[in-house]
Amino acid sequence: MIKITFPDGGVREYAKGTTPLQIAESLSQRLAQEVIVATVNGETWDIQKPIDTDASIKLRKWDDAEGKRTFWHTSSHLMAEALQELYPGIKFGIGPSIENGFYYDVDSPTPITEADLPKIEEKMRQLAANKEPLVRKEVAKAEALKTFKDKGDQYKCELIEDLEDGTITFYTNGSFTDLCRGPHLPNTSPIKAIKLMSVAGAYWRGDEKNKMLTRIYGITFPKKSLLDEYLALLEEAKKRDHRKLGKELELFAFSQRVGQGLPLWLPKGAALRERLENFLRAVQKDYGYEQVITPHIGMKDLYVTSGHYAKYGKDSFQPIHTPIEGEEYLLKPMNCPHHCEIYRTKPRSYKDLPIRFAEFGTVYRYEQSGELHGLTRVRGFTQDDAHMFVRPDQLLDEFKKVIDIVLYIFKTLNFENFDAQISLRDPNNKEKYIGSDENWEKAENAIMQATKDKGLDAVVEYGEAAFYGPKLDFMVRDAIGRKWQLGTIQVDYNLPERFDLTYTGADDKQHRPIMIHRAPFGSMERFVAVLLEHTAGKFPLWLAPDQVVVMPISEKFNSYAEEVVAYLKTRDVRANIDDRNEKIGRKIRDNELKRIPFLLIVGEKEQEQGTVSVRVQGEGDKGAMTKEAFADMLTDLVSKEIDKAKQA
RNA sequence: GCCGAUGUAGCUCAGUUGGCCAGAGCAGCUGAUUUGUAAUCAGCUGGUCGGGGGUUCGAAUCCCUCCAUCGGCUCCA
Repeated sequence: MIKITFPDGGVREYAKGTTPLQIAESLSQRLAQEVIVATVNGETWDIQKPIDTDASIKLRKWDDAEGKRTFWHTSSHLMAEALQELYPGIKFGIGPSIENGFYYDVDSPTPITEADLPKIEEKMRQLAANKEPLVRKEVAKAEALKTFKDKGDQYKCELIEDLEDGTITFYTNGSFTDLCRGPHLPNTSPIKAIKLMSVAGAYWRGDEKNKMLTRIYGITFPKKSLLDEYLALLEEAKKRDHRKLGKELELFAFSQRVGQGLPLWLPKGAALRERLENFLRAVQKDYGYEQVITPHIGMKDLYVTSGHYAKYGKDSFQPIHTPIEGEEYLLKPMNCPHHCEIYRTKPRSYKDLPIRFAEFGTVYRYEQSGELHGLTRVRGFTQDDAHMFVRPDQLLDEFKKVIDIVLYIFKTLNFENFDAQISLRDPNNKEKYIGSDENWEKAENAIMQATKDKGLDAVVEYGEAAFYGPKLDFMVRDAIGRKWQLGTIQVDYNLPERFDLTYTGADDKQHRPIMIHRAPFGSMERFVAVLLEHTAGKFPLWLAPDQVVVMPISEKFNSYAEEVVAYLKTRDVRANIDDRNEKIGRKIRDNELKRIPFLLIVGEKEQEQGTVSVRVQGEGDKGAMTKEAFADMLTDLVSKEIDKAKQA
């Protein structure tokens, strides 16, 4: 007998080899139907896998992340079975569950396109309804290899060859047998609602030198209503797409004639961006930063010195040539080398450090055409960049100060749900990076320590570092859940060496400073994009390009409306008049759609009483007040959003 | 860059299997209306149907090619 401990502390005895499913059955029939996967002694456990020792157990249902993963993983096997029946000779890569759903990579003898998805879905429905059991089987590695060799499935063979010797598990549903660790549903019947989302190309094992397989994305649910809810949510998210809102609100545009990935900031977008820049400038001033300005191009040699040319030169905008033979300039792909040269303009003392150079620096990077994406991934963009040159004893403290700035900015803009990520180098691939092991270790330790001291809950990702140093990144999601890096803080021992930067110490000897690169927004483009999606275009009052529109009921009240606008402008309110020859209902509608925060209606009543009737965007009529009271209220609201001193 | 899809007026979209001078709504312009809390009415303007090439008596529609956009992959200093 074995002792099974439940989350509530209860203990029951079962025969050795009892499965979690049998345990669930012993507790209640209903639970047995709902349970999807178990956690046994902290390990994810197939509910059909026998338990041989005393254990603590947690039975998991659909509504839990572990349960969903299992549900979707089984769904990918179900899809594979359907594909195998519809496309004889198809070969399979990998088919995992993902954050929302699952995919399977396949190599099909006949091409699969989106038009084929309904047919595959239908097949999946049939197979799911058959209540096919997922049969788990343990086999020896050699046998496993033989099974897939016989089938001619080279991808699976490759996967098995990479596994350690020992037993391997197979799962079979219907005619489909897969190499798989599990866990799985006991059978396919809970998969009730099925939607295949898209087909895409994906390189085998994520390597662009390999063959491109066809990846089919799908999602499934135990109930149709859950699928409908999910699809409705996606539809809603699409309405918040920054590319759509940017066009509607006239913030930015692209032109084929200017070139792909080169955004044009329209007047309203430029005003918004300028406000963000002023805010950051003011914050940075408090932290002792000095603004600098550097050119958009630099001699090729500058980037050869920095090491960027060797790493990215071939894949970037090609050199700019001059009438002088052999003279080459590059479009600036980053600001750091320029800032290093500013550091070098005079001898520096240990007393001068930290030195902090900040610049809204526009840079150009030749991103692959398939990677461009609205404002989040562009070829010309402006970094809210700064570089600190610090002594070793100042590194930790300065790094923490930068974390403070980033957190302050995120808080002011209500970006509460970001993920902090420590990006270190890939320990198995050190040749991808420049610099000594010793310096990398120092840099990585400084980041870990600062993050810990600040109580930031950060995940560590290996292989995500920049080639010259590790980073602390702040990731925020867009409307449909894609993660984007916004803020970044990087520690760099390399550029100071490459540019031979020094300072004179108290010992009268030359020492090497350490560099911190940082950009709280990341880039103005990406930040505005994510801000747009987070706010659905309803910007905080202090940022809104237009804060107030005054709408006269008819032409007779235009002069009074103008008077109100003029007064509001004296109070630094961004107000305009809507004196079109339209009915008030029409003006309300149009200005609501433009996401103007406050709509003021003025007619006979208001003119006589010297008031304005206030409508709040999305909330409707708020009654009348004097223009002075309104301006007071608005000013008060803005100052609650942001420190007045930071508005500039 | 790779796989797949898409590309018709400033915007959102119709245009079935190739066949009269390519359509609608919104926006814009002109006029009427002078309006009280999410679309007043009428008229007008506006398109080398993404570019180029081809097939055909005839192409927005079929083929080739280039460009751009979208979803992924790879990449992201």
